[in-house]
Amino acid sequence: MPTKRSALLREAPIPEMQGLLQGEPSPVGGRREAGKAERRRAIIKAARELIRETGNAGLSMRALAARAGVSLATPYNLFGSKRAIVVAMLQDVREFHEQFSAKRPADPIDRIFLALDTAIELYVGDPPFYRTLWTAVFDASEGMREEILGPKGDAFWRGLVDEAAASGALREGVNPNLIGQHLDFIRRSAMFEWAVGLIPAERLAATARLGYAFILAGAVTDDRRQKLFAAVTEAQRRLA
Amino acid sequence: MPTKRSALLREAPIPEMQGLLQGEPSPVGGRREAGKAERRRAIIKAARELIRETGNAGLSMRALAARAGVSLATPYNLFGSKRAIVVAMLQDVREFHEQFSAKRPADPIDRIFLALDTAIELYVGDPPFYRTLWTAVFDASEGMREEILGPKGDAFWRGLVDEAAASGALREGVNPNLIGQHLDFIRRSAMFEWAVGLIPAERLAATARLGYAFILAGAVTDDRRQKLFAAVTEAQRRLA
DNA sequence: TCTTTTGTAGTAACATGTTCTAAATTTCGG
DNA sequence: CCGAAATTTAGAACATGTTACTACAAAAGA
Repeated sequence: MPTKRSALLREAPIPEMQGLLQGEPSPVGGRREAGKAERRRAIIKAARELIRETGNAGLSMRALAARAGVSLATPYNLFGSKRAIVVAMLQDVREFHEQFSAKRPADPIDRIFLALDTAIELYVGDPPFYRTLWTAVFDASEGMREEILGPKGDAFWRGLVDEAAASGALREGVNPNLIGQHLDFIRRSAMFEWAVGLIPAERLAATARLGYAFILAGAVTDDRRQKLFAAVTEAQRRLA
Repeated sequence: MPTKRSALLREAPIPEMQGLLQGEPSPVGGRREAGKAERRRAIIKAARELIRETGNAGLSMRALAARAGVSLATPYNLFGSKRAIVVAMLQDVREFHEQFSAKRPADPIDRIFLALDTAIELYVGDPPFYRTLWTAVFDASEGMREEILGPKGDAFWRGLVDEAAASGALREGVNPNLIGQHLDFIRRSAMFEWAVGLIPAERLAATARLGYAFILAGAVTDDRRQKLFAAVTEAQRRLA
């Protein structure tokens, strides 16, 4: 259990983190902010390398600081905690959005499944890395979890459901937000089980798809249900 | 990150743990085993008290050992790790089974919902305690997680679904095990979000019920679907 | 009863995440 | 260019989970 002696100085919200990780130029920063950004990048890069080389076990703050060429205190100044660093890596979803945007949109329900597949493909493509990250997600302190797990972190996925709702794919009276929440539950649980080794990579996609299909079958209009039943059958076949 | 210097001596499977926590007498043990059992009980008891009094933060191994009246090394000999101790507390499901058995069984689908409600009621009845425990679940090391999260740990829940399947409530071709898995996903996710504070206690039951209803609606025979749609509507109303 | 085995007490030690301090360095405003 | 403010550095320090080790007590087996 980490020490919590004052817990006031660090723990900063790190307002620019998002922007730095997703976009290119630092918002408006002077030279000072640029330096911080560079150090942040160096730290993230070092963390990536360490995870790739030695797994999560090798990612100690002392090793990380040494590798990034900064002092041990600096990662704490810039990120607040080790967890925040890992979370920052997971939030860098550029790659996913590129992959997803490259493919053709389609029926809103199909889009949901496509996004699911794309994300899983990405994760499974680099198991040691994403496994570590996902494990860390469930290990994160309360504040962090909200960042990734809360509605905010899942905004992209909720948007997909909203599209489906807007196009009239959902049954009268079902709340898209609640559907989205439960799809998130499924996706996260599946990722979690994969991360800890309870689900092998080959079964991950089919497992998540099955859960999605179940839930959507319960939420979709009557005329679309058969298609989702077919998705259930198909996913079950792959899991047989 | 914990030290992993040899990781061979401790980490024992602790074969009798289950029995000790659930049943009364130690399996066949001589006097030696009885002593161990007593120490185990003392440790669990001390852990409970410490969590209740000070929250998870106060549960340090040194404090625990002192309170239990054993040496610091003893909890490691008996449980293997701090996490294993917390997990042992969560596995003590006697109370739940008593509560559940006390109620009348019913339609197999109703039984599933009843079990869900009963479990959640139990957890919400003692938030500081179960919150800590559930948080620890997602914090557990790989071996531990399997213990609680794997099919084995969820055997009770899977059994309920099997009953439903046996009574012909499920659509042709749906695999009860896979249904059970996804119900587990929902339940765990909901518990997790409650544990970390993303879902308030008042919404927990309705949230989990909604997910169950969605999934079961996608899995059940046509004649039973309307009832589950009603459950969806009802749960949504409570969440409005 | 005597010997062997098993398990604990007691305690030191280690690695790690985290915080703190003072000094050094860098940036910024003027 | 200068002083003030902000940050980093280096290193010590702390709490904690965990392991190692020795001495000792108690049970088991002969």
